[in-house]
Amino acid sequence: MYKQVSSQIDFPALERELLDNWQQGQVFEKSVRLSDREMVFYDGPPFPTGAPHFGTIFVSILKDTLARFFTMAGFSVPRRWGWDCHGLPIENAVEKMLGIENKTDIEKKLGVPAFNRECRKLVSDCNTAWEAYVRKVGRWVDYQNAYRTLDLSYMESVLWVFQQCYDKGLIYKDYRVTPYCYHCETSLSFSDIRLDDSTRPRQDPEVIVKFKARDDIDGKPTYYLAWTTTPWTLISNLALAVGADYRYVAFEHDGAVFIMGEALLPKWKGLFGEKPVILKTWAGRDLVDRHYEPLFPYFKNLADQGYFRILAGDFVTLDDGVGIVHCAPAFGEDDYWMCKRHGLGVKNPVDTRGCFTVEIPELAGLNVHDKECTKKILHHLKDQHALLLHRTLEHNYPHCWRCHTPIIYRAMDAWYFAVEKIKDRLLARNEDINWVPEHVKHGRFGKWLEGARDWNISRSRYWGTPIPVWECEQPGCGRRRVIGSLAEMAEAAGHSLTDLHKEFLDEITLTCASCGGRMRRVPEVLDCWFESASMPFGQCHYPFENKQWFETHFPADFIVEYPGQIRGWFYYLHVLAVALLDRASFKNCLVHGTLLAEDGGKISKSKKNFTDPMELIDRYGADALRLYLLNSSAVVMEDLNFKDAGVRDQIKQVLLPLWNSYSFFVTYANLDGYRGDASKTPQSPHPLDRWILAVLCQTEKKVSCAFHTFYLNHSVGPVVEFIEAMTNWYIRQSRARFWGGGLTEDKRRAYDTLYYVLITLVKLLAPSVPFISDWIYRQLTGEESVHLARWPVVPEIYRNDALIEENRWAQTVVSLGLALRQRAGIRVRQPLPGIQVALPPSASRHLLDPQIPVLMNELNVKAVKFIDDPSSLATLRVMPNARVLGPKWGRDVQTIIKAAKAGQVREAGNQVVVFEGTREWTLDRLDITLSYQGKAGAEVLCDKGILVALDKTVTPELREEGVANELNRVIQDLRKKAGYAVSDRILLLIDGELSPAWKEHLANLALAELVAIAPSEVDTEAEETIEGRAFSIRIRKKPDSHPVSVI
RNA sequence: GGGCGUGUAGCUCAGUUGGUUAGAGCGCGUCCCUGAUAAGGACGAGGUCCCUGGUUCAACUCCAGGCACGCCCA
Repeated sequence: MYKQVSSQIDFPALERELLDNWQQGQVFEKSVRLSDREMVFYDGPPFPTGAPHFGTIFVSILKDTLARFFTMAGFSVPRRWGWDCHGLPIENAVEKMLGIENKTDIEKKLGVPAFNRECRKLVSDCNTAWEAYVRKVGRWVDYQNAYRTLDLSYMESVLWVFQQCYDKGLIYKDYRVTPYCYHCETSLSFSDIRLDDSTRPRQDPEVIVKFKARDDIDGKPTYYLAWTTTPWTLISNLALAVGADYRYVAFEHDGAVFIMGEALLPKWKGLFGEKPVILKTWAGRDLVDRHYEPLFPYFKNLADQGYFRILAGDFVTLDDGVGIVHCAPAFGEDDYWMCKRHGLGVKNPVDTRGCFTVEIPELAGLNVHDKECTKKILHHLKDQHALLLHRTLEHNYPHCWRCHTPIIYRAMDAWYFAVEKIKDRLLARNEDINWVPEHVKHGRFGKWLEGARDWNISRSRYWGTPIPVWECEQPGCGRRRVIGSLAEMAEAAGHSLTDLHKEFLDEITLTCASCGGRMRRVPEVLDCWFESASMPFGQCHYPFENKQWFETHFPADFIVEYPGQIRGWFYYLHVLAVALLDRASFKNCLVHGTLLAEDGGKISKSKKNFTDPMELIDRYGADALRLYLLNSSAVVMEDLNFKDAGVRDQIKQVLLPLWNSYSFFVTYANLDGYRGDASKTPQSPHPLDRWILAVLCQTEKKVSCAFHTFYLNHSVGPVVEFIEAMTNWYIRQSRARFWGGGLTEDKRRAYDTLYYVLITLVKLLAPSVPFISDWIYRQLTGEESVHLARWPVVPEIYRNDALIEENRWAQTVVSLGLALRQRAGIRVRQPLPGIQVALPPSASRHLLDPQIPVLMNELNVKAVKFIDDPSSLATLRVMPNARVLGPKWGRDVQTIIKAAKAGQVREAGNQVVVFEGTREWTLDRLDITLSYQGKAGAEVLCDKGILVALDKTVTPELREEGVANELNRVIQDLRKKAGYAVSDRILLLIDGELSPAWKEHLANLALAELVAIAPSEVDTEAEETIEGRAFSIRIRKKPDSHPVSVI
């Protein structure tokens, strides 16, 4: 006996039970041990301080679904969680927790060792939320062995990676302009300032200033104009830049002459009027090397060294400003490179905390973004009559991705990874990667690679893998030593180490091999992206251990993350792997999309514009949530407006029909004592059985293909279609086969088929819908789990496209017949004499012969007649096959189609002639499709070339049968209302005008004995008027009846 | 401003190598059916396939140029 299936199914409760079962049975662990062949998966490490959110759920579902599929497909798929434990996010959280304001506090008050201890404590404390969150969606993943970027072994591998890169000449130190956060007091990489939300609106002063030209025009004071939103950088202005090919004009205004880009003149007509008097125009290149007076006195002495002149820069645009760019090489990247090229140095009077130094006495100690600072600078400009415009501008401005301080660009020493040096290799190896969706390869990712810049990998911070470089302190020596392992470190330090964090490495000093001087470690730690990108090596402590393991576990077969990682983890993984091994580090990469709130806005906890996914799981279950998400194109990098109702729909559309089919099977199998054998494939000559198996075969191919290609969103649709076919065609039509008494040969075949279909179906659903499919599988097979089963391959012998086609025709006929019934107002329960069907002349006339019983049954008619010549009911319609005729007839094909549609057609033997005016075209039968179109007024319906007519005559006999059918419905309804089991025997009273034979028949159908039942004895009763006849029906459960097989 | 993607029914989305009647689910309306079905089915209303050009016998589909939205980048 199968466990009885309750029709009251609580999916969330079922899921909770399964979660416990899986855990107790260690099913996940077993699934990983099933095979020797591995499918390698790399899991991108989140920061443990981040809170799990909707995106976490989504990516978990995708990773889990793929892993479950590949497990079933015969691979072992270890899934090891990872934690990104280092970096600014952690440091920032600790700062906040301890109320630390800046680096001085850390170094002077708390001390680096204590600070790092706090960081370590934080990351080990706050990762429990993730496990419960991720478990609930059914994700199987190994937390216990999670790799952590702070582990000694991991960090040692990172050192090795660094050393390898250094030895290959890919790492260098340089002084240049880099994004800088004066709160964190560290440089950042270009990627950092492009992370989510780091670019946000900010209000800044917008100014136009006048630089006095050394040479006047027309004897009037002459000025170059420049526009900026960072007036504090004007202090360090050392040059101006123009575009060599742009036009510049000098015009008179207020008794002075101004020079700016011609194209931008209209933009400032508010300042200079509609048509200022143009005195002169030049190309930008003609202005080059002209000199001007500095605005501030601090670096005035540089004037005779070639500073304060005009240079040409290709970064100058005419988008905004005035076409002349003021250059402060200390604070602008373009400025820096241009000045460097022209032999101009840098003047940086701003310290690490973003404050002016004593070099600028009037501003010393003021932060560059301080209002007071801006005010003083603007005052000075006003006093000098150098300020032409001052207003406030709101624009997007980059902020530190963790502490949200507006960043500045600042020239300083930093360590760089020479990405540009290996750009060709990065691009070449990108060709080896299968991106899903495909356009990422040469789109987002490819373009990002093409524009790749050298990567600032150093952070002037504490909590991270230290940059393992020791430099000789002796001036002029310049010797460096890069250490790439613990052993080397121990040897150099003279003692062994168990921790590689900054506080331990900084204590180590070495002796310079060149000059005998003292060598100290450089102060910086690595960008945490460098660490997470070292994951393929770090997670297995390569190359210090697991050398062989690594070789079989690199590259990953697949990874899955959100689009932000295109320039994040995906990119850095690629950079390090190509640098070290000249290989891509992953073969397949699925980039999923973004979940938005129902209104299309960003999901926002503060706005509360979405339902917490945990709540949705409590309400509908994780399976429904998974289905909804997997069935959406959010799988392949599209946005999805998430609707709670979408989750609910999955229950109605997929899960309940599946459950009900299972319930149907169990109900009858138990009555017949049938027990399925999962190792067998069914053999049945029954056309319905063969049909559903053919459809199953087709479905399996589609689903398998979807999974293998990583287009998971294509895996659900075919299954939904299959379930629809199974419930509304196969089971509905097979019901009677399961009703008969005893386990006949045909019935057994029906069971065999349905059993096989259900088992296969839940296997196809198992990766996506792991709970319900496992539940059903366990109940039906007694096996431990569907997730330990092999992916089904439905044998090719079941394939039968012709049979599928045949059923499609039949379904069309049924559909038309039902429409005719409805039109005539005759309910389906009323039998009718018959229908007439005309198949399109191009179809074989025997096509539907095997389906005649089906049509009779579905349409409740006594006969199905095929007619060869329906010309009285319909007109012949010729649909030329344009795809074939187009190339044959060229221009004429449009005329042919029109004429054919208009019925200007006659048959000519095996061919068809289409005519229009005096012209005629002879078409091959194979090149056209013939169909029917109902004549106006004829009571017929047509679709897909099939014509159906309905005989609506209701004979007295048919009327009796109709009444009986109606009564049967009433009786069965009563049985159900009374709560009887399907097999309960009952007593029945039918009071009303109906022949005894029909009454007897109805009693048989209802497992009843016809008796008189007193009103006091009834369990349930009903009064019903059918065809004008009054009926009274009473039922009662038969005393001491034993359930029997249903008739 | 540039790159990538998207634009199809009220909503969410499918749509094969271009082929002449553009589909599904939800929602809506009408009707039917019910011993697997907290359901199911049939029918119906609802579409300038974003716009404009081009290529072609033929364009939702290919090309170009716009427009709108999203993401990424300047």
